Amino acid sequence: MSQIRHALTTRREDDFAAWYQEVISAADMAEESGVRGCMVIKPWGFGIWERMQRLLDDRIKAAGVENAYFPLFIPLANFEREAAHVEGFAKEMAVVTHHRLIADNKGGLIPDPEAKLEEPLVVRPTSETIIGDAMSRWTQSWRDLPLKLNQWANVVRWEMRTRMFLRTSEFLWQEGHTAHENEADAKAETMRALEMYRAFAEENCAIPVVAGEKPENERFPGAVETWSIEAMMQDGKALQAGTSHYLGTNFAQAANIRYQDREGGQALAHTVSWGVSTRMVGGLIMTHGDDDGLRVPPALAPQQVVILPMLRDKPEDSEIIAWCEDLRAGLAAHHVLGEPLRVLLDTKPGKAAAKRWDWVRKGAPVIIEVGPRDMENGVVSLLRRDALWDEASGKPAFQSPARDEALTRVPAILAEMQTGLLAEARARRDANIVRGITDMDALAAFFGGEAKYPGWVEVQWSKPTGGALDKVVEQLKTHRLTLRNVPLDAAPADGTCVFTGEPAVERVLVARAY
RNA sequence: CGGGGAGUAGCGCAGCCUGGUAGCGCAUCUGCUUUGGGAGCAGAGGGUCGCAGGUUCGAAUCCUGUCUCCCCGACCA
Repeated sequence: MSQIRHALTTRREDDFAAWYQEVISAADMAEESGVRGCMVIKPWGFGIWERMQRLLDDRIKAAGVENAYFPLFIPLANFEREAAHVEGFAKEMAVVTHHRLIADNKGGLIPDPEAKLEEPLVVRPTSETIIGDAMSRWTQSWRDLPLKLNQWANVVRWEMRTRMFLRTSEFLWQEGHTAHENEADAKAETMRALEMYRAFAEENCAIPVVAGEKPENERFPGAVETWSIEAMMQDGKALQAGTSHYLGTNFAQAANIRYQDREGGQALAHTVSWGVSTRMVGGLIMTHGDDDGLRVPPALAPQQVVILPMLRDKPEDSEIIAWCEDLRAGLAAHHVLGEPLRVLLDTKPGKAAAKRWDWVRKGAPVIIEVGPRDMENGVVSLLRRDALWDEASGKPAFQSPARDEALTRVPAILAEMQTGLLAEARARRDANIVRGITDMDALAAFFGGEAKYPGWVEVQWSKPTGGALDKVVEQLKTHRLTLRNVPLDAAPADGTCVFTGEPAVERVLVARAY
């Protein structure tokens, strides 16, 4: 009710962009660094990313992909080989030109003109070219294929406009790179990675996504096909949360990735690349955050349960701490979502009631407070982050299970929260995808209407290409709209194209996007 | 990169127009009181006012440049 005193000062409905930034600072996830577009990821934010890494890495390895590491610097000549790739990235490259600094006689330092690199090195914006170079050496025979590699790395893209986690100049990601004997195998890998991302997003991050193929104009530079998972944020905008590209033989040609095939001839490998980045953390915030801060799905929470002893600088404090430590150990012995429970006993100074709100803002799934009276009665005071408020009283909705009951109730709550957050986000997403719009005017009216946060529209279209597609994109741009993807599970087309009036061949999602 | 806004204590802000070497709230520290729900009172610490030049006896304040952030656009795996 209106009596509720939320843990944040900005509400989502008032200013979504300001709210997003407040969550990041209030949850202590990251801060500005002073370098354009670069951020410091703080322990709680990085802890969430580490959980994402762990869960996705398990999936990557389960698919028979091996981790490796390739250099940050790419020789310019190496990068220049694939024309479309160059054209796509040239405008946002960081370039290293010198290898030494000298005093400028004004107390500062400048690059030493004598130490200019003969060939500039570009800082990787992605690693297709340098990994392709390695693949050309590693694939001699069809027996070397498929070659499946992945690396966890940082990349740099000099973006014009940056936003914490969503688009930073430097970001962290994994990039999978695989080489195959033929198109069929490569396309199968492209789809395997896409499905892996869908499962990761939904099962681990509790973020519902739509998997589908990007239209031609949204393809990765140098790709034959680009597939994505798209997530709907609470403001109705779309976030591309992961991509998988079938690269054909484009990069194989550029890097000379050849092998001797089963007939003894020389053949070009078909390559695939796929990536998920720290952008997913931004997606997590905008999917699960609320007016009290972040809500971290249990699978991703660095700490799933935080125990706050109510200490009062009295002799009995040590008893309470001992009791809480015993509770912590008891909980940590349980498993949930296939892993031991992650439980933190927070004994830092400060009153439990004040520290509670820090953990609420950070989004710890379960907060347990223990005072002398709880200890005496053998109960705990338990707060669920996904059911924080008692609407009637406007106060936090504490439960008081017996200590032993809490040991079994907490894992159940965490499991329930994991599926509950996904269900909640999915219901919101499904309620905000509109179908049945059949002309451009209605489309424009939908996005230009009263709704503060319009969602997505799925329309039928004739899949124009080249100049005809450019016209559609231009038309959409006047309404700040973009084509997201053609959902894999969309119904078949049975009408006419919203843009061209021609017979439709498939359905495509239209939305505002990050 | 274009238009607009902003950078003053950890956070949020006032002061700037009409130059005279900083102030408020929250947070922090100390003490006392309080003690089951985001404590109260009193006191204290903390800032080369984003950075660099310039004008001036004197610059947070005026001028120039520059960096960073936010919003809108353009751009964008």
